[in-house]
Parts: sequence; structure tokens; C-alpha cells
Amino acid sequence: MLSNMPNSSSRATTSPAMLELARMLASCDLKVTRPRLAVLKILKNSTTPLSVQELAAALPPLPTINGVTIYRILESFTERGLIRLVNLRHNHLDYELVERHDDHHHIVCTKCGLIEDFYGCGASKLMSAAIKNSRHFATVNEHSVELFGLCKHCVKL
Amino acid sequence: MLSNMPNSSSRATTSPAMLELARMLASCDLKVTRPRLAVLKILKNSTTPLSVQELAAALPPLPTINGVTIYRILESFTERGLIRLVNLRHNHLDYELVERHDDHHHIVCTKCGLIEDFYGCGASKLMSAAIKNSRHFATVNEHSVELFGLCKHCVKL
DNA sequence: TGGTTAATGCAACTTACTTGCATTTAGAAT
DNA sequence: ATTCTAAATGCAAGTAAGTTGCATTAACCA
Repeated sequence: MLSNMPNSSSRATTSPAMLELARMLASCDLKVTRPRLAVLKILKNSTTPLSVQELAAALPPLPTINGVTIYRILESFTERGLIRLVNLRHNHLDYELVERHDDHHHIVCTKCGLIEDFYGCGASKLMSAAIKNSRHFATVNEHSVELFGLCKHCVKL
Repeated sequence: MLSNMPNSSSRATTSPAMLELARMLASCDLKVTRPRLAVLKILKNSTTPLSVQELAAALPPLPTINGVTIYRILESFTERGLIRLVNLRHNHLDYELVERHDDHHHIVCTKCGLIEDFYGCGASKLMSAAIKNSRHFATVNEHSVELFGLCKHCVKL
């Protein structure tokens, strides 16, 4: 059923990368549409989390995707856990793809905004400890960890 | 010099609590003004981080504080490290007071939004490990950790 | 007690985001 | 393939959020 790609009538190449994106949508029970593929592609290829505006600016100019549609797509992706909002202390939230293993975090330079990824934060211990000590919580299954500091360049300034 | 409180001409009581707030501002090189005291008071007394709108709604109705002023106050407080923005996955950022020891984090119910605090996340180990493995970073001095799960009430639903 | 500079308030503006409704289209059934 | 239906998109309009410039006020230092 993934063979019926949007734009199947056009010259679109339906590359393996596009098939992978389509599979990601389908596995989240999201219909495979051109705007959704475009948004997902950008997030997949981005090395950093993106603001709505950055994302919108990165979309192909034609055929245009309505701004309203972008908001609705981001909302549906977030609902399905395909993407997530992260706070890199840039005074707004950024969207990023959620990976399977999901122990992906960031170090952010508080001066220039440089972002570096890191994986594995040992939060499973923390999560079980938290649940033990918690008054009101029954389960903890997700976590976010971000570190803030100065990159090698900014530390010299 | 803290004795010259704003509204010193009025009936304001200059309570010890207010003096404490004034001291917090002064120690950040922020002039002690009525709007700033009001904003700081709300954040100090709140048990949870607050959105701009929640904060604005919590301000005393009279004398009114202009919306522009609220934004500017929050900006100046953030610059001086008096407050900080946190992402509790409520689709917006919330402001909270920064405490001295600063190892204060949250567990958030992904269903009802309940927030519980926890302290001490053992991030110092993580931070030194991160700096060791980092390609681009020289120092890491702040961190944010939030946990997400289900509260005892929502887990039954 | 002034004087200086920063903070506030106000008006106008830009940008961000939402809502309702008409149109299109993906995906399932035939 | 063709048709059907619900969901997704686009468009127009509107609301809310956040910003900017400038005049006024007030904190706080000498």
C-alpha cells in the first residue's frame, strides 16, 4: 500500500529515502502526503533541532505548503511521538525527530548557540530513583537532558 | 539603600519578604521597582513554573503593569540568571526562579500535567563525562533534566 | 535634594498562531 | 482500475503574542 505515493502521477522518483519517510508516517497511522513528507524530510536531514520558522524556511518553495498546514503537521507529529519539542535556551522551542532508542541529548553553547549531540545519559537509574522517592507518580518513561556550557571557541573570548 | 522602596510614599508595608525580593534584585544589579517586585514575588511564591500568561494573570490588577513591561522584565531577569525557561512539554516554555544550588528538576505527568519537583540528579558526573567526550566544548556548567511519566491518578485511567 | 540614566507606559506595529469552511486527496473497498 | 469517505490541505479571516520607538516617570547615586 506504500506503492501509492503522493505525486505518483508525477515524475517523482520515490527514492528509498522517501520510502523510508513514508514508512515512518504510515507506522504512526499518518496518511502519507506531500506536505508531511516534506516536513519530515527536513527534520530527518537536519543536524539540529529546528524552530517552526527555520523549518518553514527550509521547505521547498514550490509547490508551496500553507503555513496553517505546517502547524497542523507539527501538531500531529508531536501527538504521535514522531517529533518532540526541546528547549535549548534559545528563547523558543525547537522541533526534533524522536529516535527509537531515545537517549539523545544536547550540549549547547550559551554564547554562540552551537549544538553538539550526546547519547546515553544514564537516566534509567535516575528514573527508577525518582519513581521510588516520588509522592505522586506511578511511572516515569521519558526524560530530557540538556547541558549548557561554552564551546572551545567562545571560551577564549 | 534598600530602605528607599518603591511606593515608599504609599501605605506599603515593606515586609521582610519584600525586603528579600528587593535584595534579590539588587544583587543582580537590577533596580528595585514595583513591577519587578510584583513579577518576582509571583515567581517566588509559585509552586510550579509559569507561562507568561499565567504570570500576567497572577499580577495584582491595580496598579496595572503594562504587558510590554512584563516581557522586558522577564528578559532582564533571564539575562541576569534570576529566572530560567523550562520545557515541561506543555507546548510552551515556562518561567521559574533559579535557586542557588540549582539541581532542581521536575517530573511531569504527560496526561494531566501534574508537576512534582525533585532535587539532585547526579549530573555532575554526566557533565564531566560529556566534556571529556565532547569534540567542540570546553566547559559545561549548567544542565536541565526533566522526567515524564504518569501520576498515580492518571495511570489508572 | 536634585540629576542622570534606566525602567515603565502607551500606541502602533509585526509576527505567531488559530478557526471555520470549502476543496482536494490518501487509502480502503469494490 | 474506480469509487467512496474520512482526513488533510488551502484559503480567508481573525485573535493573540510579542516587538519597537518614543515620551514620561522614577530609582538611586552624588
